[in-house]
Amino acid sequence: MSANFENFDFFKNLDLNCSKVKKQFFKKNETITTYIEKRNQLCILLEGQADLIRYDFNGNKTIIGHFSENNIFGEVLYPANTNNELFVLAKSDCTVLFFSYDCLWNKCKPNCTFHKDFSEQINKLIISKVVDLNTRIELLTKKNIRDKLLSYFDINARKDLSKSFYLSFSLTDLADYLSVDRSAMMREISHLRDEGFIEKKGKKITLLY
Amino acid sequence: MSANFENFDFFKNLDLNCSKVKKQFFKKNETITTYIEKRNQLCILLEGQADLIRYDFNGNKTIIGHFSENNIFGEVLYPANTNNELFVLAKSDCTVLFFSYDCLWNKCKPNCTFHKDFSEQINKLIISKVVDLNTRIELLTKKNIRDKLLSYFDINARKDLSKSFYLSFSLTDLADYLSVDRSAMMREISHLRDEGFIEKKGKKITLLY
DNA sequence: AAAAATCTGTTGCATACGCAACAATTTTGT
DNA sequence: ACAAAATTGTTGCGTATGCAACAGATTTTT
Repeated sequence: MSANFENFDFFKNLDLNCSKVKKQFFKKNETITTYIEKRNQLCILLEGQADLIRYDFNGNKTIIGHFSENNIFGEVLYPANTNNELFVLAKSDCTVLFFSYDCLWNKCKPNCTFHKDFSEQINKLIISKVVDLNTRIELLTKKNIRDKLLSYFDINARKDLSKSFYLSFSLTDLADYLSVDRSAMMREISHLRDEGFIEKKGKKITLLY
Repeated sequence: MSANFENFDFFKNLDLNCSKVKKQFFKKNETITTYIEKRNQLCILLEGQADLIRYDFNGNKTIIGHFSENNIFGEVLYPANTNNELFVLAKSDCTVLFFSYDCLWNKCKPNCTFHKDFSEQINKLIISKVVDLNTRIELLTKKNIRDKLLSYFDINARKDLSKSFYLSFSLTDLADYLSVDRSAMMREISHLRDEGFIEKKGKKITLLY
């Protein structure tokens, strides 16, 4: 999902000599953080998969964002004052780096050695985040389910430089991600298959055009 | 539209001693830039209003993004390899700062004086861009036109700390921005008015709940 | 290995929404 | 000040999509 401007192993190998950065582990299905009142928090997902979830007042779930290895997230990147509480849920076991937004600008100690590199790496992560968000918007602005699916398939196939790829989402989650009804999406996938646009074997999608 | 972490007048008052940064003026309806092949470009809109537009193969127009004063944009922030060409159109007379993404990391001269401040300010702009994009996604993931409108209205009213606000979009553009059919949106606005949820006098919207 | 939970796939029904078309109003350009 | 262009507002129609409900397959938990 994220653009690879660079190798981000920097964060994994970080020795946490900067007192303001903390590493924490989470089991699958644990809540990593909620977006409320911690207006200063930034996080990097070092390992695992996580989703940013919204439940509206009707109880409808939407996957607002999907995070994988080396994605950045946190309330700093999110508008305040939305009605619904958001939370980040671990879809698998996760390792997360927490730090405060201030930490980017205010050195924790006069000569915190890694601070310069740290903020430069963060900047690259944030830019790749913008690319991800724009990709998402590209999908969401398509007016019908068919175009959303075809765009999503196209993006994923291109990423693998191939006509085939493996769905990283479950179909249930994909529907949430594209913000469409699951059964309607399944119907459309069937049509696409019947009309010979795609082939689907389990999680493997192949574009036939 | 953009979060105000800070006063961004920095960019307006910039004396362009850094050779890699250029300022340029555009008349209304001129094309500021296209997103193709200039994979390194970043821009700051110093004055005016501009839209990022996509026309798909059917000729349908979508407003992918709307930029106002001190918003950052450019192809660096956008996924490559999408089928459709995108371009940024001046909605009013505009002043734009152009520079290359590399310029953020590679100092233009050994001791380019403003370079440190420059990149720090850019970082803040990019973060507020992420907030804007997340706001947009929040709208787009709503499943029906009513919820999209109410969310959009709510966000704008909150921004003015009020129950009223003035639409900065034309209704035609608002429909493109929310990625819905204009006439369907107009119908929904009528319903919202009839049912007493909102009041609309010209460009002024008042929330009645 | 059995039980529980989640995911996949399908269908009938109702309606929200996209589309086309047109008139009235407002804005822009000369 | 006039003409042209763009925006606003409304309506009829057809269909794509949301919703509910259910069965079978797959995965996870105990």
